[in-house]
Formats: sequence, C-alpha cells, structure tokens
Amino acid sequence: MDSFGDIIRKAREEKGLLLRQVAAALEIDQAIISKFERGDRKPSKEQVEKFAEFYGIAKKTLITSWLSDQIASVLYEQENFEEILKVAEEKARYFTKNKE
Amino acid sequence: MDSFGDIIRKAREEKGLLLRQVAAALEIDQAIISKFERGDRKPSKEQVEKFAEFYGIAKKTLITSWLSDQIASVLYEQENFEEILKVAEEKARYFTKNKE
DNA sequence: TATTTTTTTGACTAAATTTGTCAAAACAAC
DNA sequence: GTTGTTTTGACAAATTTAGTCAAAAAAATA
Repeated sequence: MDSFGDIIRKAREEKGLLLRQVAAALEIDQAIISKFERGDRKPSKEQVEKFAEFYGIAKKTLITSWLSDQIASVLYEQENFEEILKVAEEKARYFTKNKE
Repeated sequence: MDSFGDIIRKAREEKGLLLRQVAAALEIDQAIISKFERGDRKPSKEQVEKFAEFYGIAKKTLITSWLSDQIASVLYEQENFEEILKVAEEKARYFTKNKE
C-alpha cells in the first residue's frame, strides 16, 4: 500500500543513492525529486517512466502506483468512496469495451 | 451508467428548459452548460451543487457521477484499470481510517 | 558540540492549463 | 427560408503547475 513516493524513496535508499545523484542521472532537479518522494508533487508520466527505468522497477507497477495515488486524492474526504469507485469501474469498463 | 453530462441534460429535457433558461437561473454561460452536458468540460464542485439544487437531484448522486467521471478519465486507455482501482481503494480506505 | 553533508522548504519566474465571454456556425423546428 | 436553439471556436484573463535556485532545517559524522 505504498504510495509512489514511498516506492521511489525506498528504491533510492536500497541503492544507497543521494538525491543529488538521482537528480543528475535523470536530469530532474533534486528539490523536485524530494517533493515526489514526499508526495508534495505529482510527476508526469514521462517522469514516472524515467524512475521505473532507472530503478529497474516494472513500468506497469509504478504507473499503477502513480495513478492509484491520483485516484485516491480525488476521493479524499469522500465518505462514499466505495460507491464512487464502483461507478467509476463501470464507466471505465464501458469505455474500454466501446473504445471511446 | 450515465455520465454527469447525461444526467443534467436529461434533467433539463424533462423540465422542458432551454440552455438559455438554465444559464440565466444558474448564472453560468449557456455555452459552458452545453459543454458540461456534452462532457467537453468539467464543472467545479460548486457548479455541480448548483445543478443538483436547481434540478432537485440529490447532491450526493450528482457528486458521485461527477467524481466517477473524473476517475474514469484518469483510467482512460489503461488496460489494467481494475487493478489500479483496487490499489486506489486500499489507499482511500487507509486515508479515511487515518484521517490524513 | 561543531562541522559537513544531505534533505526540505519556499520564493520566484516561466509555461501551461483552465476559465468565462462572446459571436458566428451548425443544427433543428416550423 | 426564417426563427429559435445548440454547438463550436477564438480570445483574454485568471489560475495552476513547472522548474530553478538558494537558504533553512535536519541528519550524519568528526
């Protein structure tokens, strides 16, 4: 149940890297990476993919974490989030079937 | 499985109102309402509530439709949307429990 | 504890996105 | 084909997001 930020922070720590080093490798300012890790800022899809490649995490895994973070933030403070998710799932299924 | 736009369009048609009339009542430009009905633009929460009051639809119902539209759009073209939703649900549940 | 290193924060600017407004185009009804 | 309605798109204003940088805070180490 780790957020995107948790995942990339743990990956960095496992490799024993400093923000500065990751920043240099990915050409992203270290202040921004710090904010990603802390969940203060949302990365773009391109940035998510950069992290996946750099840390050797499956893109699908990281994208899943990133999108689910976004969805959870939409649901923030919504007491009927389960119902909302059910409706959203139906809609997603419908759009997938009907390729709109 | 109606989108937010479908709901407010049907509500307007049931009452036999013109865009112009709804626009005047809600103080929202009719071009924008047209776009809401067609799903071309996303209303703000305040606007959603205005529609609910005006058409006599439960706010909760309309908010659910509006948020689930947003979530479905996040999932657009994501073939593993079911997994993403599961993870999102866990996160939402976690945040709800821990009031963060 | 003092020094050094790393991380976090916030201010600033630039860029991108969203907003409402309006009028003309497209469409529908008659 | 005239009238009434809806849709579209261009435009400017406002808001949000993005990256850059340096200083503050926190952590590690001597």
